[in-house]
Parts: sequence; structure tokens; C-alpha cells
Amino acid sequence: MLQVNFIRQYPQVVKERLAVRNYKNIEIVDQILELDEELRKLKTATESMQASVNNASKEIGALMAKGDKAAAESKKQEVASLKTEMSEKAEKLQILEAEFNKNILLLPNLPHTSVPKGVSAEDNEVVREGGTKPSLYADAKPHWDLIKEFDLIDFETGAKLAGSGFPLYKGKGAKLQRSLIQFFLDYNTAAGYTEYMPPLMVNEATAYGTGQLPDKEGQMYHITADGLYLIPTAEVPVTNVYSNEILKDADIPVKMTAYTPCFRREAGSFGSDVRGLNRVHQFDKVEIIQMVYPQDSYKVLDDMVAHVEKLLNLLELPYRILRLCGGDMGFTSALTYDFEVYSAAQQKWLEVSSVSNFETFQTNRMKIRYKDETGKTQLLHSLNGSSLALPRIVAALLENNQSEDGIRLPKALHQYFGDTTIK
RNA sequence: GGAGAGAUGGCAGAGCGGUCGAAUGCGGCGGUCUUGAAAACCGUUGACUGUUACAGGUCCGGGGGUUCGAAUCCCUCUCUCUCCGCCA
Repeated sequence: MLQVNFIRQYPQVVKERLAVRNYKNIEIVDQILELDEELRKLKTATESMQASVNNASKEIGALMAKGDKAAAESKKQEVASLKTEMSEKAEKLQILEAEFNKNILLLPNLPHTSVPKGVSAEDNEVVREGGTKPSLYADAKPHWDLIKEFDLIDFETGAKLAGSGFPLYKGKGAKLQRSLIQFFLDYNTAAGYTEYMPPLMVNEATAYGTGQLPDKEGQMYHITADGLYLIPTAEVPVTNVYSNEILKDADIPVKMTAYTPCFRREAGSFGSDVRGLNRVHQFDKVEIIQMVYPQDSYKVLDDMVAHVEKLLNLLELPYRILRLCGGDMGFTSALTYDFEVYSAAQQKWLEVSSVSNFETFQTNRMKIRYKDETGKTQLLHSLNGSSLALPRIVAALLENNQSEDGIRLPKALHQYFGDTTIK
């Protein structure tokens, strides 16, 4: 959520920055400002009336104590008439407030100045590429064929149990998942991230905190009987750990990591994009999250990008890093770098991580704060990234490393998997 | 699922209709003393909103009500704890 103060002070900047996102509903900024002004006027008026009521009540108390009943009664009359006047204003205030809140929740974050203007994934900037693309033999297989051949995942039975997009991992396929998760977590904790295992369902307030609501209502599984949502990413429960808190300097920066399954309804996808592991309803992901001082956040973003990049190097996968354009960026982000790995048989780039700085957009909703040198309360900046999402990593590992002897695994995984090759 | 108890400032814990943003203790911060530290003593220490500033307003789990006036009374929701049942 944007800070009202900022919108009030720099409405033009807000509009310009939103335009970078290709945001259509720019008029809403002016509506918000009008509402804000009206709201504040009304508030001042009701508050000064409340002040007189409070005063009168005190006087009544004093009069009663003195035993001057008549004077007390006439004061009461006075208060009563003030209160009827106030109740009208209070009602209007409530309506305006609801309207204001609804509107300000609809505004996405302002893109950082380095974000390229653009409307879709076509306009993203390639920052750099790394690793080496393998040269595969002519009849190299896509991962869905390899999965069958080595009996790693049973998609049909998964579909029988839950529906399409719910893979049933088995044998070495299941063990590979476990190996990757453990490798990622070990790598993250070695870099100073504290490991968490959060609830996989969250309530509405938590989903609002990180910005999944109201923006992505339809993309989460909703347990209506209990008012809970299945998490689409560990970001949701883990970032909310510190909601409504003022952190001490000693706790900053906060560095957290968590493995969780992630659940996404992903309505509306079709075709080869959803083949095999390319897009599923339930997948495994290890997330990293930081909460830092505002002045450090872009340096930390670079650190997190470097952290994920090194992980991809350890996995020996060819990758590229994109700076997302305004139109392709998530609702809550100010700057996002996407990581894609090259899956050689499909000859496709697959997104495996998204590392973002949210600045104060999330912390403003969650009220995650610290005290600056002058003792003033300020919002921290929050950041997160995947390190990493598993399915597409598995797809690329299988496709890129297929050979006559089986699937060769990168050295980093050998100790976790207990073997060098999937045979 | 059944029965009961409770939710107050960073923590512990008092207050049960006005003088309560809230006693007291611990913790934190500043100071005196000390070569330094500890102890002791003194002072200070919630958040949000808002004004040029001062004032003002809101907050004692959430929401609603009674009252001139609510942390205190009533209703409701949520959560926590204890006991019973069920259970990995």
C-alpha cells in the first residue's frame, strides 16, 4: 500500500510512475486525494466536537461531586444535542473511510526509476546470461518423456487423486525433490538466513498483508468454511511474522528462509506452457525474505540476486537474469529481477525465481517498523526471492543433463541425492 | 466435540463507572558515584492521528451497545489456558 503522505505530496510523481506500469486507472489518484481531503476536514470537525463533549462530561462529573444536580442536568442536555449532530458526521466519515481504503488498496506499488517502461514480458530487459547451454543429441527428450522413462513422477495418478497439475512424485523423483529442498535450505542458512516452517494456510488479514488480497483473490485456493487461503508462496506467512511490530536495531536485517509447498489455481493457462512440470497447481519452493533499513534495500536486492545466481551456478544450469518492465511486474513490487533457466530440449527459458524489492509497500500494510536515529518510527523495506522454485529446475536438470548413461546430476547434489546419476 | 477461566504498555501485573494513557515491579535509555564496571540512588521511557506550532482526537484482544462519562457494565466474535472426549 502506498503511503498517503507521499501521494498527497507528490501526486504527479505517483501518476508518472504508475504510467510506467501501463496502469490504466490513473484517475483513481485524484479520487483518492479528494477523498483524503474531505476525510480530513470531516475528521477535524468531529474531533473538535468530541473535545467539547469530553470537556462537558468532565464538568458534569465535577458538578455531581459537588451535588449540583440541576446544573449537571442542563449540561447533559447540551451534550445530547452535540451528540446527535456528531452521529450524522460519524456515519458519513465511516462511508468515506471505507471508500478511501478500498481505493488505496487498488493502487499497485510505484516502479523504481530503473524499471523499463513496457507492457508485457517482451519488454523485459536481459541483464546478463550465465552458464553454458548444453549441446544435445538430435533425439533429446523433453522432461515429460524423461520423467516417464525413469519413472520419476506419475502425473496420471496425481490427476486421479486431486486433478491435473498435482504431480505425484515417486522413487528417485521424490528423492530428487527432497535433495533439492535440503540443498537450497542449507545454502540459505549458511548465508545467514533463519529457517522457518510456516502454516500452509493463512487468514484473510495475512493475505492482505503481503498484497495477495485483494489483488489476487482468484489465484489462491480458498477454504471458505474456515476463511483460510492456501498459501501461493512462503512469502505470505513468513513476511507476516513481524506484522504490527517495531523491530529493534539488533534484529535488523531480518533474514528468513522457508521451504513450503505452494498452491496456485492459475486459471486460464493452456497449451505447451502447462506440459509436464512447466506449470502446476502445487509445487515446492524455497523462499528467502529480508527486512532491512530503507537506505540498504537496493544493495540488499543486489545481494539477493547474487545469492540466487550462485545457486544456479552450483546447479550448473544455463540462466539469464531479466529486469522486469513496468507492465510485467507484480502488483506489490518496486523492482523485480526474474531468473530463467534454459531447458534445452524444449528450447525454452523457464522462470525459476523472482527477486523483488517491495520497499514500504508491504510493510506499510503490515506495519513493520523500526526507530530511526531521531527516535521516529519508520517503515522497513521488505524483499524476497525464490531460491528456488523446484519444478522448472527439475525440468531443466533432466533435459540438459540427459545422456546415454542416465541423467547426470550437478556435483552439489551428489551428497544429498546419494548418487551422481539418475539411472 | 463438551465444561470452565482469561485477554491491560517490551515483559510481569494492579485497576472493576469520572481525577486512568493507566499503579507497581522488571527491562530499556540518560545521569550521579567510580580509573572503568557492578551495586545503589535520581530522572526518563507506549502507539496511531494531527497542527506552522501549541492544542485536539483515537487506542486496555476485534466489533457493537448502555451512559453526560467505559479498561471497568451488557452483547458478539476471535484467540489463549485448564479439565474431559477423540486423535497423528
